[in-house]
Amino acid sequence: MGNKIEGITSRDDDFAKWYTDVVKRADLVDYSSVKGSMIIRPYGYAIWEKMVAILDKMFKDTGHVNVQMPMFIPESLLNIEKEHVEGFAPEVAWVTYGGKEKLDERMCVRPTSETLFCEHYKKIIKSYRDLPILYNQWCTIVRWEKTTRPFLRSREILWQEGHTMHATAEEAREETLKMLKVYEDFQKNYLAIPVLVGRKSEKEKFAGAEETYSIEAMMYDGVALQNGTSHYFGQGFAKAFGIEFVNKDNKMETPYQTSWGCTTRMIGGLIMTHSDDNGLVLPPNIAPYQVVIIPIGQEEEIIKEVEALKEELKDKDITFVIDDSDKTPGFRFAEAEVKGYPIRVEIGKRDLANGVVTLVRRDTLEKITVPIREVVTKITETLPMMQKAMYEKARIRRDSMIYEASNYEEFKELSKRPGFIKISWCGDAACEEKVKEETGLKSRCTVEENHDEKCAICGKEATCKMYFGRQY
RNA sequence: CGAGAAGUAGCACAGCUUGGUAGUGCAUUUGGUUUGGGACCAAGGGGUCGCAGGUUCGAAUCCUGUCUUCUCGACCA
Repeated sequence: MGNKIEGITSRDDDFAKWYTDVVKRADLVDYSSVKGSMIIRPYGYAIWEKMVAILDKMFKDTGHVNVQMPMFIPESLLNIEKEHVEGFAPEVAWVTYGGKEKLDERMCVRPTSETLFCEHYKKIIKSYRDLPILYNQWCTIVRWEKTTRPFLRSREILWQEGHTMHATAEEAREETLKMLKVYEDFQKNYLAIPVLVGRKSEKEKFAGAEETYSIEAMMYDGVALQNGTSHYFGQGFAKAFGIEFVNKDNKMETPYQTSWGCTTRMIGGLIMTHSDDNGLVLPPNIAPYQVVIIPIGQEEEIIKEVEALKEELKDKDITFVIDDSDKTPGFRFAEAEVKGYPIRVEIGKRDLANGVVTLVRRDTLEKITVPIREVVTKITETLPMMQKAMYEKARIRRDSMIYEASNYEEFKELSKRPGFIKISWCGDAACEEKVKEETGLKSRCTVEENHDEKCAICGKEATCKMYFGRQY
């Protein structure tokens, strides 16, 4: 059985090619003349805008405010925190000329903005009354990646970065986990992506962080995608930048810091979790348009029903597009599937003669006929069902690809399969190096502490349960 | 950044070996006929052959460099 859509390679034949085919056929991106700098086209950007709108509200509901920081970081500023600069130096882009003048000090295009925020915080934090500071910014960053892929790894990245300062370690830790939970809820309730939520290993944590937490999704092919991170910095950056405040007892103290971010990579995750050989499949809660209306024929009765349906959908705040181009119905059905509109309504005279229209769910491609007056009710019922079903389908698939290993032989055997392997682990970087070297797998995150067992890799005392997997 | 492959009209490709008027299909434009799973007829438009050098009377074709894309590694959200 061949696939129905021209220009999309089958997902099971060549997953990587399938991905880029879907991204291009659904008009999400175009390439530019600069490697890794994507043009995000209107339909792709509409998905991002919806993500931004939802997350921005979640951030504001948790007390954060938006700011906009500069794009350039002078080299001396980037160099202030040692681990941080060592972590990022290999992948920053430098500006060395302004017009024809060579700059006295070169500046990097921000790869992340911890240093910029710290410089500013040093100026504005004086007293415990100034804390907490709960800032976020939406911006683009640049990281000079060597291998690039649309959404998954680009050099110019659209993202959000939260940077907060707190009077106590407890409060900062609480913030770190609170925002991690925000990401988890967003992924589950809007993107319908099941995620593992936990702490990264010492080796994998952010340059300059005391602790890094992440949400880890598993793509259709069993490969991990880190879809958001939240860091607890302790006082590391604050001390390096000399940020201090006067506490209630009139003593100088150093504040505690967090940062957290997520990017347009989530769009890649969305695609690689749900989409199929016919194109994009979008969960109703993130789809820019939840319904596509396809009139078949141009008879007056058809146009009348389309108009009536438009009004009803507007009343219910259901977003929609109409494809009334003069392409054949088959062409428009296929195009609607490529775009992943959650529900398709087909209105033609054959159905109207019986007082019904045809509804098609994108995730299952199930076709049903519904009495014309009940169509909006049916859509209102179906959208949340579909959202839930897509999450469940993704969760079941992911869970079926998580294995447990109790010793290294089992681990190596399981590492040949796509998916994650869960083990008891000592947390030692040497174990992680060895696993990486011999199997290509890296640690994902720890979801629970565990001191009762032995490390499945080296046999020493375990400290936690850790997931391992390949990653994008 | 290492190994491999590729860049010719919006897309998919042929032409290159053996240098000599830039092609095919789809898409697109106009008019008409059509409309329940990728329609049909007719007439049009669109390319400095990725870019820059070189060889040559003459380069899509040969040579060098470079940029971009894809695959596999290393690096990373």
